[in-house]
Amino acid sequence: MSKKYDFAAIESKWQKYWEDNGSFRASSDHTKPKFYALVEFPYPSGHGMHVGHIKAYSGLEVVSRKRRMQGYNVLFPIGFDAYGLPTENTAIKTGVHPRKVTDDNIVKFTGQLKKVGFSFDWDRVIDTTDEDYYKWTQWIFLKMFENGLAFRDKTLVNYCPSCKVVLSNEDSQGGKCDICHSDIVQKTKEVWYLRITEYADKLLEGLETVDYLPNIKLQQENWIGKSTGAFVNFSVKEHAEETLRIYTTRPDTLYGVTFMVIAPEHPMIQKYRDSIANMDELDNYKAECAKKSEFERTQLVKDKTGVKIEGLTAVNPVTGKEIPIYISDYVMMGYGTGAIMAVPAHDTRDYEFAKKFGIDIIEVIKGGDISKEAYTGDGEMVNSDVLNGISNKKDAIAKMLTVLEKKGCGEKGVQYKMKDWAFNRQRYWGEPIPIVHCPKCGMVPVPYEELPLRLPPVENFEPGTDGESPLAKIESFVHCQCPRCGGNAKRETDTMPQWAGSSWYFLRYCDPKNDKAFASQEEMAYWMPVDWYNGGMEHVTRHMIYSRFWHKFLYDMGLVPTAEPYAKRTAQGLILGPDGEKMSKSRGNVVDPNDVVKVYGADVLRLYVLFMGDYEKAAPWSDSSVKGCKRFADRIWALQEKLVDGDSYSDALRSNMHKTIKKVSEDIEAMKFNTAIAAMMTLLNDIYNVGSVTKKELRDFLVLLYPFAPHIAEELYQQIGCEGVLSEQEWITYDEALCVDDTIEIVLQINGKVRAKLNIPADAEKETVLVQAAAEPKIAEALAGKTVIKEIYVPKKLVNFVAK
RNA sequence: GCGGGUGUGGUGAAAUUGGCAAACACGCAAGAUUUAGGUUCUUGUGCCGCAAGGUUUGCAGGUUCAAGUCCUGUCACCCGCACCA
Repeated sequence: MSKKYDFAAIESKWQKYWEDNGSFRASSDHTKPKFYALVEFPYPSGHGMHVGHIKAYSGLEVVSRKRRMQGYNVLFPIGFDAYGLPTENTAIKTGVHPRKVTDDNIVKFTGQLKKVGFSFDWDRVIDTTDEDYYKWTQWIFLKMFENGLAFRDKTLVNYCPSCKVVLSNEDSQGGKCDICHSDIVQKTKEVWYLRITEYADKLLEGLETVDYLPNIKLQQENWIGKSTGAFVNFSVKEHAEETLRIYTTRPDTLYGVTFMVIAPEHPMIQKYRDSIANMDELDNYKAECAKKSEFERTQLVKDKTGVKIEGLTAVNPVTGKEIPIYISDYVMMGYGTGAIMAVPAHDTRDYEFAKKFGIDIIEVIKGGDISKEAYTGDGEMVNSDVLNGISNKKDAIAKMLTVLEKKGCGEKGVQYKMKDWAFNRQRYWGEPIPIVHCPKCGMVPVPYEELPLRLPPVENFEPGTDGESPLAKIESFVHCQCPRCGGNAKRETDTMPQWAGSSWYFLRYCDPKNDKAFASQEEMAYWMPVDWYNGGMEHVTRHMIYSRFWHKFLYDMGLVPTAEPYAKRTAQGLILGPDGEKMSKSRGNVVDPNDVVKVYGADVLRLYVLFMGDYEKAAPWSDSSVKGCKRFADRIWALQEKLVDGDSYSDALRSNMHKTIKKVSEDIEAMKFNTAIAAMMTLLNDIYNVGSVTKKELRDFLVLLYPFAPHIAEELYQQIGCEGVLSEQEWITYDEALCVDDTIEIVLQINGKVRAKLNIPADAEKETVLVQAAAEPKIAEALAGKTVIKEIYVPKKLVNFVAK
């Protein structure tokens, strides 16, 4: 009976069985309760799967398998987010078409995922580069265009000279290209934007209705970066018609303003250049700033620079005081109005600037020593006329706002850090933007019935040196008739950014083959929202906010049934290399999951990635710990030799069985997979100590094991002659009353120190326990000659004698 | 600088409401089986000590009968944001 544990044969046997039987296909029976588990679909890179993918998918894999056993109709889909630069770069390098590269990689990934035995619904696979998919990406884009949320604007853009592509702010952080790490240069270009800022408040408010881990919510809040304050209009002495409008979060400090600062690019400078005496100096400064990379700007935080504008003077609207205006690169054109009122007494940046340029510093809030440093704390208002004596910041701000509004020189205002989403790339391997530029009609959408607007075949994927998309070189694609007037027109040749396809993929999974709509209302009404979404921390801001934005837009259009796409979101921690560093090819510390599957089997790989530590935390890979999981699997396999008849729990294992069922059931829900596995290991050790296992005990053990290591569990279930197949059985329940042992050990302490232990019946009375405890030789000895002041009794836990 | 998080054995880590610190696993040591082992099994393993016993959760205080857990201060590391007005 006890054959060798031939994991390779067992795993392929059951993978075939599940596939042949469609075991994990989501059912179309909408009367059953549903559970929609979503994991971030992979980018099918040429490197194949990473152990990080395995960990990312194993979490909800366990939950999904358990849910099916609990009677849920489970949707656990997978797909491929396949547009993007790495594939295109491979194509440029090798000359192989990105379509072919993508298809090959998808085949590779699919094979690898299946070998791990994930219970994905393979009938619903999505490929974002499939024309039946990107047709709807384009369709949603056109809806946004119709509603004014997609627009073009001329701006300074971040341009990567190496990738020859315009990047979003997020893709060019630190002045480096996110893809090739070259230095970014600034360039003026007309680009596409999605007006995500219009949804800033909705995205923020929606967070109150969802169950995301607290740090995920916080990151999203910070990314949106809402601040409330006031806009204040300062007049300009030399030009009565002009107002210098600023944004501040601290209108209460208006009496402490001693100068103004505007960004070097502020339009006011050009407007009044004729009346500015030191225009040369200003131009020079501006040129200096433009040369600095973003990196240099942040490095020079401490050393403030700037130039006073000779010929423009601001007038404080509440005091009437005349104050100088400076330009400085510590004020950004991209936030607020590009101009600030400076209150050196209570802002560290303004303080540094004032010190350097010898400007007055006026204290308006008591509590600090402004001769030493700026005071940013709270306190009583001084030197502030009507505000004097107010000590509450909120009250002072409210009062100032009413003053400003009465005078008509300012009002309450709100600002966000979040910018509109730069939504185009000058690249080939992306969704074509379905817009036609007509000399007569302007921008005209491609008619819906003509979607998908297909990517034309191309010979050369190299982007043009002018930063244009390779599509611009294809005459047959570019030249077209205007859908509105029929005249000659040109197509938009930019494509959508990588984030587009993943912004709505969870909707397509609900109804992936629909050719009438991106998904039917009926299917979405049943499946949405996603019940549980798990993925990496690196996607909790951009991808999640982008997709929530698309979803909220569709909701406002009445096209999706829920205001939020994801009811719950968690995130797994990274798997680090054995050296504790982030895995990377250059470090040479990458672990290939295929190797692990080959040597130890998929079940062991699955067990290990969940056992290695707290699921949400980063943990280094350890080859020898993998062996520990292999040993666990081997010992489970060898249980067959300990099998005895019996369709109930033995006395020796009864409470252990119930305790373990409880522990594993609860830990899975809390994503504490490591302790769930530890509990099963403990039970296994207990079985070995007892020396035999009844069929009922082993069967139930296999049910617990199944979500984690389904192949070995299925095989043993069959080997020991149980009915049917394990994947179709019900999850098991426990009896709380049977989780307790008959006798328990309690700890006896004197003054908080453990002196002895005592075995008592679980239902022993307090009085009995105290008497027995005091009678314990060690306790009696230690208490001799002392007076017991207090006796603490914690039922089922301990007795503590406080003695003097 | 701001925000969040983490500090526990040689290692990865456990530890409801404060209630036996170190579960589970790795590693290591000794032994058994195995003439070879990426085999299996047994025993031991926080630290000091022959032992009785003492002592231990980054550091310093505090609250409590009792603190890894609560409070105050402090140090280190990690992640996010960053001249955001």
